[in-house]
Amino acid sequence: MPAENNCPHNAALNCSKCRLNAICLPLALEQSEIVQLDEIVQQGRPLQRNQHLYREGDAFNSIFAVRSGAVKAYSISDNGEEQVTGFYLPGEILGMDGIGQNRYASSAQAMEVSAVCEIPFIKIEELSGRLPNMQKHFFKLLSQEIVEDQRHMTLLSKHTAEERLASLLVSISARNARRNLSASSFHLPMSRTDIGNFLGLTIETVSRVFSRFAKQDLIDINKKEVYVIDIDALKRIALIEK
Amino acid sequence: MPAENNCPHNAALNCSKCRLNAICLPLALEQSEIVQLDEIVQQGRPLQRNQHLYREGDAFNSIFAVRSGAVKAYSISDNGEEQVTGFYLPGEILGMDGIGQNRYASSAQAMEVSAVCEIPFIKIEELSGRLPNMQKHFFKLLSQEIVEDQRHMTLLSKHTAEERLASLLVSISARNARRNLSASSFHLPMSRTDIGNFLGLTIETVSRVFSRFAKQDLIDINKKEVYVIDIDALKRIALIEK
DNA sequence: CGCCAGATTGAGTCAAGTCAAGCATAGTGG
DNA sequence: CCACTATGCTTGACTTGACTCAATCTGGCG
Repeated sequence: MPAENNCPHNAALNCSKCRLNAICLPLALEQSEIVQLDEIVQQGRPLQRNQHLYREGDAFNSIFAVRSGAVKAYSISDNGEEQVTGFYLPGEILGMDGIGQNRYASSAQAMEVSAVCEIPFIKIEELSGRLPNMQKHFFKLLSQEIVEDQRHMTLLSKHTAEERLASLLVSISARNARRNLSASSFHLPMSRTDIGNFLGLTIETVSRVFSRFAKQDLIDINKKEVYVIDIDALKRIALIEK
Repeated sequence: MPAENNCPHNAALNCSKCRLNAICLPLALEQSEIVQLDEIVQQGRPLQRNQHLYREGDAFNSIFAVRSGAVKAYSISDNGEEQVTGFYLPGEILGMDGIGQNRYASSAQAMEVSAVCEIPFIKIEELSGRLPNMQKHFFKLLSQEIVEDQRHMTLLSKHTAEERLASLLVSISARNARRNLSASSFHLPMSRTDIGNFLGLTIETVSRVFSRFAKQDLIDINKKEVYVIDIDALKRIALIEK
């Protein structure tokens, strides 16, 4: 399991020094603006495995950035089934589904020991009113979540089990690479159940497809430890050919 | 087919007088603010059936509100298949997926003769910087689209063909009711192909399920004309029981 | 050590897909 | 005005990928 350096659980770090800021705060912001953001970001908030960050229906006050660990967002449909709507890795932001109704539309739960930064939304609004770049940034964040979700819709409605799973592996690999972690060797923070609920498959199918990929020498997998042998083949299967 | 009164193709109407503004501009805005919005909204823009409003990859400049008719948004996946990501009826807003990358992530096409209002995004940003209510409104709009998309993910990944189709019928019925049109008798603006592409089903399955619903006396359907006989049963099937 | 939760594997089933034929309606051109 | 074509919709017969049910395996922990 890759260890995080410069202790991610250290609450004293601020955004301007955070090595994840290239992911949280892309381009648009100037140094002076980041300093202002620092003042509203509340750090700390270590979460134990399975602990909830918020629950569906809770009053919405803040969005969160994952600093370390991994968090899943899910909602419970009327028939009681869990639909995982997203996995959030360090540098990624969640909770934006709460803005519309002033209540979170999903629950967020740590899949492993995690730390998050909390950003009160009222402060974001205030800051966005003053700093055009900040406003632009949050509009973009929201829009990108929409695009992500729409891509996921396509995955769910048009793709086979193999394509879905390959797509997830490629995605996690790429997101690890962006954090300067290995793109080929990593730990899956989520259970088979979570993967199934995210991809619209049963755990048995997830397990079978992983086994098939292993048999074809595309990956080595042992429980949650993955070693990607042939990323190009996975990309081809995932139909991410561009 | 229900006719639109107070001519929807009339470009001279402005937001403050538009009878759809309760849908486009819920609550938050004050009269004086709506007047400012009026100044940036460009009207007119009649679209012929099948005409595109924008295409995936086009430079993003504006979001659009449907004034009359019906528009679908879709994207073409790498394997060349069309995924319909949403249907937009009068009063509904589309194009927000373009903000993140400054290019539209999907294409938008009129399914019947339609009219749309164009709202240049740069003006929205400017106005949102000045008017906190306006900023709040657009944050909400974006967030609600996220919630919608996530609900649709659940539909695609966990529900049967009957549940999906019942859900679409209930949704269209409710959206018609919101516009003071009949909730029980309406015209489907989209083809079976579009419905299938939206719901992750083949046209044959869509057709068969409609026939089944008709046989069970839940609806009367003839091509695109629908008469809902038992909306409660459809809601039960759609699992929208709350 | 024994228990439990999570993961794997196998066998059989089924909902929705594929393939194919036929029907209905609208538009075109002679 | 009608025959012809194109497009969209419906229906039937068959196939299949993923699901269900069930058994077994694995590793961590009290």
